[in-house]
Amino acid sequence: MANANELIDDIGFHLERLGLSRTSGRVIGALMLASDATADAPTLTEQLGVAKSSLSAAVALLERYGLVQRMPGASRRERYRLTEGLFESVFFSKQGELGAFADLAERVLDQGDLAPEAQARVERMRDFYRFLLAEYPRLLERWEESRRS
Amino acid sequence: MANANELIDDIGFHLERLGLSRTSGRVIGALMLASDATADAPTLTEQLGVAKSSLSAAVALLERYGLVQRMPGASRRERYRLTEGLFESVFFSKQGELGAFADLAERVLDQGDLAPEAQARVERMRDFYRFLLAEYPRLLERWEESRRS
DNA sequence: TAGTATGTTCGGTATGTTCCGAACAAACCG
DNA sequence: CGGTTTGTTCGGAACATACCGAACATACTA
Repeated sequence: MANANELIDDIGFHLERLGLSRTSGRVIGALMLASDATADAPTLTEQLGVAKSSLSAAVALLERYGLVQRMPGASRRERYRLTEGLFESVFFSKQGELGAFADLAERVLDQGDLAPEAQARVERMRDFYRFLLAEYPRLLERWEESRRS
Repeated sequence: MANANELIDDIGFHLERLGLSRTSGRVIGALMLASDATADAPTLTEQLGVAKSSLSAAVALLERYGLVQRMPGASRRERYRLTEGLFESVFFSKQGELGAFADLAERVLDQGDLAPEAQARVERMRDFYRFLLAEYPRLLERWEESRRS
């Protein structure tokens, strides 16, 4: 049985693929393993062995991405909570990227006078991303449904 | 109407999000706009204004990713071709990543003795990625079908 | 109010990545 | 064969980024 730190590092390492820094990923890992999905800053710096400045930057990033929230509280000591449905929101936030690619294709079609073959290629690219964009909500519905059962 | 170079840069810029280098992205862009989706190396270095060493590295990367193929030919001068169905294969190649996340969750469940709430959270993560993994082939089928009409 | 705890900002350092040009290897051509 | 074209490998420069520690600002507490 691995200790918590190894698991946290494992999670953090994998989360780098999503464009997070190592430290941000490890913060997510620590929160994942915490029973109530929360922790405060001093505990995290201690547990992860990072400077508080690094933690501050990491949490700021996670907050911008909507993956972690600051918990309102009376105390000066801040508490952070993992966003509910974290991985779902990470996945479905890629819709923006899909839209960007569809727009890119559209822009190329608008601005360029392409050879017919090239035009067909770009149209197919556009159609594919439009297709995905249309399918994502359906995917989400299906997931919600499968969770209920 | 924008000139081809601007379009290539636009495509290249967006393709960096998929983890490609700028130069690799611009190679894809140039091939996208070429009528037959091919080009040879000297033309590309000239058109993109990069050193041939950079082009060599970029093409090697694209080949490893399966996005570009070397065309068999008699001449020493190599010709590169965009892989058919490029964007589809880019998208569906993410299945590997989904699997990695499912495995990660499984590993955490196996190795850690978690608080019940944490365990539920990790199980949900695992189930979500398994769900996506199962849905992807279905998505592909639907796209194929929608293309036929 | 003085002192302590908490979090952010800033400058410097270490690390990794991308690109270029030079050196090299191999194929083609006169 | 000798010279040229083509592509790869290698070393180094430029750049970006993450992290740390110090300085700072603000809120709590005695």
